[in-house]
Order: sequence, then C-alpha cells, then structure tokens
Amino acid sequence: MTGPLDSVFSALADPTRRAILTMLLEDDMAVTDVAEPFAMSLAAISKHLAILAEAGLIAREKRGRVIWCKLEPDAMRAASVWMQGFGQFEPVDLDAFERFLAGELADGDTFSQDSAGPA
Amino acid sequence: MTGPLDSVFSALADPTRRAILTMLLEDDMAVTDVAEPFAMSLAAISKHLAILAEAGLIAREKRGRVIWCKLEPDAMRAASVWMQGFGQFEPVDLDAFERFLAGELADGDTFSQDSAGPA
DNA sequence: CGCATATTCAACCGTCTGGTTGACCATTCC
DNA sequence: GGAATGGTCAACCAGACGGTTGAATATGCG
Repeated sequence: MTGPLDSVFSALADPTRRAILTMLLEDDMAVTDVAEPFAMSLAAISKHLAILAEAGLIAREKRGRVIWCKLEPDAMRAASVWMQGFGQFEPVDLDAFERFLAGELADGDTFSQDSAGPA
Repeated sequence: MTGPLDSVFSALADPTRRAILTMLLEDDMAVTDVAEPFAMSLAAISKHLAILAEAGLIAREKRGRVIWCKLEPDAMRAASVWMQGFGQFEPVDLDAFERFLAGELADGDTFSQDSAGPA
C-alpha cells in the first residue's frame, strides 16, 4: 500500500537526488549533463532519475537520442502540505527562508560528495 | 556527509512513522500507547521512535517507568522550506537556495497511511 | 522482596537500496 | 553501412532497513 507520500519522501531522502532536483531548477537537462558533476557512473544517475520520475518529481522526454529531464514541482505539493500541517510555518515565509539560509549556510560550494570534484 | 535533510526526509518516508507523528499531533503519548494501534511488535515501534528522535522530529522524556513522546515540529522546518523553494520559485532567492543546498550536500492494521494526515 | 509493567537491547532474517561493471538498444554522423 | 554517442538493462555486491523473537534493564506496587 505504498502511497505517493512514501515515494516522494523517500526520493527526497537521498542527497544526490535532491542535488539533481536543484540543478533542474535552473533548466531542463540531458541525462549525461545531469550526471556530469557527480562522482558516480552514468548508470547510477540513470537509476536516480528513474526514482525521481517514479515519484513524479521529474518528467523525461526523449528528443532524438537525448533524454531531457524536467522538474515537476507539483509532485511535491502533497508532501509539502502534509508537513505544513505540523508547523505553523506559513506556506510562503521568505523571511524565515533567508534566516534559515543565513544560519545553515556556512560551507561547501560544489556537488562533490566524496573524492572527485566536478570537472 | 549526512545532513539534517537526509534524516528528516528518510524518517518521513515510512508510513508507520508518519502515522506516529500524526498521532502525536493530538497529544503526547507513552511508547506503549503509540504502539497499540499498529500490527507490529513493540520493539519495532521502539525502533521507529528512535529514528524519529534521531531526526529530531520527536523528543522522548522518561517520567517514572514511562517514556513520553512529544512532537517536535520544528525539525520539519528545514525540509518544509526546502520543498517550498520548488513550489514557488519565482519569489525565492534562487542563488541563496542553491548555496544552501551545496552546503547541505557536502555534508492490515488501523492506519491507512496516506489518509492519516494532520488535522 | 518479588512480581508485573514499560521499554530497550541483541541477534537474526529477508528485502530494498545505492553503487559497480559490461552488454545492449537507439540515434546521429561520416 | 559502420562508428561514435546517449541511455538503459542485467547481474552482482555490500550495507541499510523493517521486522521478528527472546533476554535484559529499569521502575512501580503489594
């Protein structure tokens, strides 16, 4: 009885996948380009993309031999609403957001997880 | 490195744990009472509670021989804000959002889960 | 003290997850 | 047609996950 919240939350539980979503926030990307900054195989990224697509968080569209990945932020809505039921955090509290960033920022500026940095 | 978003999202990815959080929305509860509606062992529930506590989503306080579980909705804030960055990315400071992400990256029973949402 | 209650610990088990590698389509280019 | 490019598939592996059971550790009570 796996529901949509299960797949969305567990998709978001992986930092690589969250990083991918963040990249897609900028622009649609081909699979190979998505994979480029990560220190793992293309096949691994392909699996991550499949999980994100399964959760509805991205859509993949094949054009020629390239598959374009596009963010589908609507899939986050249910999960977001669920969480908001627990806090009084307003749906759009940008001040809180900026304060959060200021507090939590501190370090790091690339997607390099373990050893290899981005090219 | 495992950041706070990892533990929160993966804690929320399990329907049993979401149901527990929902119950705690009503009131603080003892471990045994939390376990009561579920068709699984007390030990299993105890583990779920440990995971929720590890993620900061609940606090456990021992009073006498009973351990009381209390919701800590603040732990959801970061994850909620993160998701909201995707929901309405127009007003959000995208640059700050991505810097934050880069930093974060370095680093048969009673409940029908998906309907069991906050009141 | 001795027993019941509340909760965790420890060992174990099957399944899922995230990664690897190498082979396999599909498409474009020469 | 044949080679290079873009992506996925399949098999495999180590480790995490979600559950079980039985023993252990408080604490409260008569």
